[in-house]
Amino acid sequence: MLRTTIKDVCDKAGVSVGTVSNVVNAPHLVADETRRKVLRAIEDLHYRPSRAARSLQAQRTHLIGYRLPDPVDASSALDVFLHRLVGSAAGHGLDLVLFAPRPGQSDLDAYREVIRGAGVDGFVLSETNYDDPRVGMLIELAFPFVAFGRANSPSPFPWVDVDGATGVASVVAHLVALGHQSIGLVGWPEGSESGDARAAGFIRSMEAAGLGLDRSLIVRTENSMAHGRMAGRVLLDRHDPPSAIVTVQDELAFGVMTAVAEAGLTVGKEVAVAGFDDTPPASVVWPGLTSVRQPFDAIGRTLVDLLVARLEDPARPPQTVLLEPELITRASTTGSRR
Amino acid sequence: MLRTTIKDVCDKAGVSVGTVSNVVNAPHLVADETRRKVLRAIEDLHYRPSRAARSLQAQRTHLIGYRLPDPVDASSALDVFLHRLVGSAAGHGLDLVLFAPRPGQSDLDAYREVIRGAGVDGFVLSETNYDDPRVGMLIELAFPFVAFGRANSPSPFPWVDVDGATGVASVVAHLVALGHQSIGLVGWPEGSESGDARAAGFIRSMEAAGLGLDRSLIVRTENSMAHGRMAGRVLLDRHDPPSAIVTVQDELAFGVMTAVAEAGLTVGKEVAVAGFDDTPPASVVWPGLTSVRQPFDAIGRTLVDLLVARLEDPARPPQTVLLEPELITRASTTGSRR
DNA sequence: TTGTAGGCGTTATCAA
DNA sequence: TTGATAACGCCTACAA
Repeated sequence: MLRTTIKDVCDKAGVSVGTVSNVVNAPHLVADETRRKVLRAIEDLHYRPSRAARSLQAQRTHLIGYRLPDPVDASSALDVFLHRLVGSAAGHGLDLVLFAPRPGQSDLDAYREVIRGAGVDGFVLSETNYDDPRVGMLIELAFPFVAFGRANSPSPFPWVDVDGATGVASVVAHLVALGHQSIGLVGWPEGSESGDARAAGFIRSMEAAGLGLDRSLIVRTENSMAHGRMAGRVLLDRHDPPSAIVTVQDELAFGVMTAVAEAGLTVGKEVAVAGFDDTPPASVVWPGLTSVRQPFDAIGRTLVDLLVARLEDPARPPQTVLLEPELITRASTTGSRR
Repeated sequence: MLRTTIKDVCDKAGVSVGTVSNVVNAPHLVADETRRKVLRAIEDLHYRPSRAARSLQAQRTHLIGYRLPDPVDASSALDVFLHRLVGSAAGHGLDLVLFAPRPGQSDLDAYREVIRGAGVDGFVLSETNYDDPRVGMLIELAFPFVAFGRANSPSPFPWVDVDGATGVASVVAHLVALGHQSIGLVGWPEGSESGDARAAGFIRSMEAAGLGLDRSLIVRTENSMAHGRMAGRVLLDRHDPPSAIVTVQDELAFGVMTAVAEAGLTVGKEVAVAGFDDTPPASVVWPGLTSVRQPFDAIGRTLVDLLVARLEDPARPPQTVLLEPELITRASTTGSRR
């Protein structure tokens, strides 16, 4: 693996380093004749500038850091997100560096380590939350980043988020249109940005539909299939069980579906169930799960755009973008009712 | 974001650059007293060597490249793989760089571009196949890599793989132990390394169990739920349908499960179904899908170990490691039979 | 045990 | 329009 350097190209083309560099980075400064000659040498030698040298000189690595969420937390939706992010970054000549805290290392320290090593030009954060410590730290260090998700920071920062409230509201509207009057919600414990937003969407849309709000139809629990199943059981065991159950995440919905089956009822017929995130299993289970899909394509593209803008002009006030999710209806709600 | 350089540390500690460098890279060469002084300055200044400068001088980036498979191809199993890979790499002070071909760019060119830019020290390949062009190219360029998956290359190269044949054989053994005598297989078209291995495991174990081999019980089709469903229908429509259907991938199994339900039969009771990869939906569907889980923890660790060994001594003959998968039994096979 | 100088491959700044 | 030269931050001889 011998490296062809810019020198090799000069030798071959019979010009100076500066000229070769110009051919690569500012072709218009070079005479046609010379340019052709150099381009040829570059081609013949398979020359490509060294990223390390470029980074050193430009003080820019063209790398953006992304802390890969732990598998436990990772709803598989984030994997789609990752694909889109890589694609968008590539469009700007940026690559994504994945990192994770070493065993025993704190999350924040992992970020710090990457920063100090000047390994990346900026970060993409995901799964931000209230009082997210990363946001505070990065703002303080004036280190470039964009977040997928909002947070309550005193200083503004650039983020892209999906309107979870509207997403859940669209589920409720869909159910109301189908004739449902009594709708339950399985949400997360209060205190998470996205969970609260989704729950708020539920409350808002129930009131908007004139169905009033029965707080006892709202169950809050951890995000797992097992918890969803228990929550579903709680709702179904009522003397007046709801005819539809909305959840703030697919995982919970799968649990609810199990509870429905265990109660001897049929999902999509006697009880409608809906999730959020449109994870891969949603289309595989039977009946298919109605869910809310986040526009990961636009999310990835926007995140990278905002980061690039930030990198180019750190002084510019941070932009924020709120995107709308899409309702994917499947048999878990559209199966005919009793 | 001002960068603290090695110079800043010298100034603060009152020593020379060489000494600071030694404190970082060869502490034993430095007197205790001096070392403490320097370490302190490093701490105070939050100094961390610049990756770019280090890379330039060492001709090593401490980055390893991984081409993120396109979402279409990506069985969600690969996402678990990615997590393990990042973790293992971090243990060796390496980070993972994700890349993908730009629109219109060929897969191979994407690799070439990363190579020429000296962006990474080596690659981890996944989803290798017969005559994998990447393997040939990297061997020819003498560029370090390890593969997750085998390939038929004239020259040896380092790989880690999971014994798919044994995995499927363990499924068959499990079914035979449950009393099944007539077992069908839904496989992929011939010509993929992993698909052929899995099918071979089926054939081998059927013969080993003394059940002979009815080739008409083997259906080969593309990897999708829809194709699995059609294949399942073919098998179930026979005048002597099998009592169990083994598939080479979960996706196919989900399709088969649908076909079973559509035939008015119950998965796990009248017909046993099994998959491969233990993807997330496998534990969510009802009944749960018996599947074969790959040991991603060991896979990730071994891949990085092999790559690091290769980086340190490119001359050493390439190692290969074959790991055993684990059978995860769920209700799709263990539900009581008729 | 510590300091000094040269070079890693680029790009930017001048002069020519 | 082109060529020479000085950074960029680090490591590794080698000299002191």
